[in-house]
Amino acid sequence: MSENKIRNMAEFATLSGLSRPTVSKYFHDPSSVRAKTREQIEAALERYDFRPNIFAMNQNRSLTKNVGIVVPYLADPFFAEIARIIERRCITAGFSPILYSAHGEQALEVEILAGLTALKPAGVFLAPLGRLSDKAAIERFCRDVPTVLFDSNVEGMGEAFVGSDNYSFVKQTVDYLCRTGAPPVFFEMRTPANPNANKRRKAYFRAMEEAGCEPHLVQVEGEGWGFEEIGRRGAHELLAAGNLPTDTVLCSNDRLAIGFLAACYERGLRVGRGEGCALRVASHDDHPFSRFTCPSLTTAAHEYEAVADKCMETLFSLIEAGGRFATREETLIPARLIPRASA
Amino acid sequence: MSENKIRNMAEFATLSGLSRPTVSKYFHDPSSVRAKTREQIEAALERYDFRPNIFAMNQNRSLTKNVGIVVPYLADPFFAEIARIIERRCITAGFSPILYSAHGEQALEVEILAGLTALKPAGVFLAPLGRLSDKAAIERFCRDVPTVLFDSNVEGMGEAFVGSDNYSFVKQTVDYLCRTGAPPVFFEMRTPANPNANKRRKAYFRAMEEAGCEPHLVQVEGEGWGFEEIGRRGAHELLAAGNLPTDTVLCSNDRLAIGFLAACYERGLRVGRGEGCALRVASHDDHPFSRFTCPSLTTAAHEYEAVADKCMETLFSLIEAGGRFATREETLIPARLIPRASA
DNA sequence: CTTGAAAATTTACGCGGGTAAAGAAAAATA
DNA sequence: TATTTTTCTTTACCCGCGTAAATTTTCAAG
Repeated sequence: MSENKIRNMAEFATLSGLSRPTVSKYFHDPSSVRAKTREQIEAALERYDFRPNIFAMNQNRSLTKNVGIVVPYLADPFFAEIARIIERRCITAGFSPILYSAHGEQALEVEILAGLTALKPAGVFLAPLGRLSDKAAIERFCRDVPTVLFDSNVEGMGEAFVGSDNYSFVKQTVDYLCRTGAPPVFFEMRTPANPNANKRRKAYFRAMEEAGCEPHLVQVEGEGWGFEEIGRRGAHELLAAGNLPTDTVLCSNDRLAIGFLAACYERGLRVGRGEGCALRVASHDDHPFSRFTCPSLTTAAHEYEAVADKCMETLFSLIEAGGRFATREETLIPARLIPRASA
Repeated sequence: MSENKIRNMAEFATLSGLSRPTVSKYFHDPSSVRAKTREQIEAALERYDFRPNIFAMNQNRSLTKNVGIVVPYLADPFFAEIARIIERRCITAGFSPILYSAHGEQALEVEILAGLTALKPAGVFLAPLGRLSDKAAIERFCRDVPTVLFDSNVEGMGEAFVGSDNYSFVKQTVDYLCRTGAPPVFFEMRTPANPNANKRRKAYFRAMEEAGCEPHLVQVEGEGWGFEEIGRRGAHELLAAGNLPTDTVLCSNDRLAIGFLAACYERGLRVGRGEGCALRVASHDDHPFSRFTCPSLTTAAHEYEAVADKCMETLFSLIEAGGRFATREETLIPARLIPRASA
């Protein structure tokens, strides 16, 4: 495998019997050199396993093979999952993904974007904090770096947006619930950290109106990203008060619903659509664990793969277009209803 | 804020009325220049918001402020959580953490380590894939880069290991279960992806022996990182067969237990220690959602904060020691039993 | 006001590779 | 085989910063 260590590209070029500029060309794009030359280099590569110095490479390049992926909170399994798939796609496409979590903090998001700018990435996938984001900082960033927003839209920022169609999510759950039983109340946080919450609330009102039903909102208190606990506490208060106007609850997202189900269990309330069930609970996101709640959670699923694919596709055309689109393209991917045992 | 853009440090130095080497010194260590000079630079920094080119900076430095964090599977909430805390600590300590997930694949782990070497990090926190790791590749990496292994130990590799004491985990759950009811069978995967699984099995045998009980192992089939589903299927098979020698099940980890609980619910089996309960289920890890299972899961918790603190502390002394320790230090942090409703 | 240490400046070179220009060599075409 | 086209080589300079050496300035102590 490796014999003695190579210091730099010049040395490696000599060892492979070629000149440095040719080798440099090869690393920039292997297909840009003659097949025979390529073989020569690759043979030498086997023997000496040389890698050009990344720092030196990127210094004189206006853009690199880096791709930034920024999410608001990576310990949220939804973001972990979507980030995982996008990251995998980037690797397959020959990019070097760099994953960042803002940890729910504005200051960190700003700092990440500043640092990312310095890395001269070919492109960035940004799922912003949303309500908590420093809009001016994001705007500045998007001016400097080709950015595809995902998950949460911020009006007019970035070259494109790829996300889920919140109306489709809520419409499907509302219609399903209305069709199979009582119309749902909507259960959410009063000050949601999750940036899609507001759109879902509006979609709920619209969908209920379209179904000819009276909307009913339950907003629970709580700050931060501990949604399950917030949902659990809120559910306990709600159920203790006993003034729920219906037996059907639609949670804004699965993590709240997981907490809600926990509270129901703790109170001995059976959830589901069969007889002997006190409540029906449904939600949105198809959180990786929603399949394993008790009962399993009826939810509207993100098309994780489709979102990731569209993200990549958008980035490719963005890079080809030189980092700018003439018009900002917004892609909303509809939900897929997954009826399970909880409603 | 920013007036016209600065191209490089020389330009910025001129604008702040100083020489480039002095400014360079400042960026290397602000306290290395006179207070008056520092103020001068910082004033200019406010007006022009200049950042030295990272690539050029790192090119001539033998080690950077980068810290790598490598986990086997980031979409596993346990790793998401521990990575989150370590990352936060790194930022506070003034490092630039870079987070990697091997996505459960050997080839990716190898590639990540190779890429990380090129980044000349000050140190790396590595939670290896374990059974699936390319031991030779890891050994090579550890020779080049100051590495602290965490979560999963690989004998003799890295300068130190910080992790949880699997014996303490299993000992506490086994003793608790034996004390409060029937001794447990141990429920695990036959070919676990999770690297601590083998140690937990051994710890189970030892703890059972110490408790004077007959051990009983249930190994379920399944590959990959979808532990919940593997646990659910395995539980269904086990419960359908009806040959469980006791009413108490100790799962190797919480994700298996989540699947187990889902299967119990689906079969109408009540889990818990009260009357009317068919089974008791306990587990290990204190997975972020174990609080919200139905019933809430009795588990042995990682001291997440303590592990992260010890990791950071170890890295600091490792850096001070110049990247090498005379003797490889192993820190095993005991578990904290969290009795909840499931057992 | 002198003295000497501490800090800043000037000068100069190195890092490892990008890249442009001009000429030589190789391959493809006629 | 002669000619054109493609590919490589040589040469040379650039990027932005680290850093060492020698010199000058600054500042505090005597």
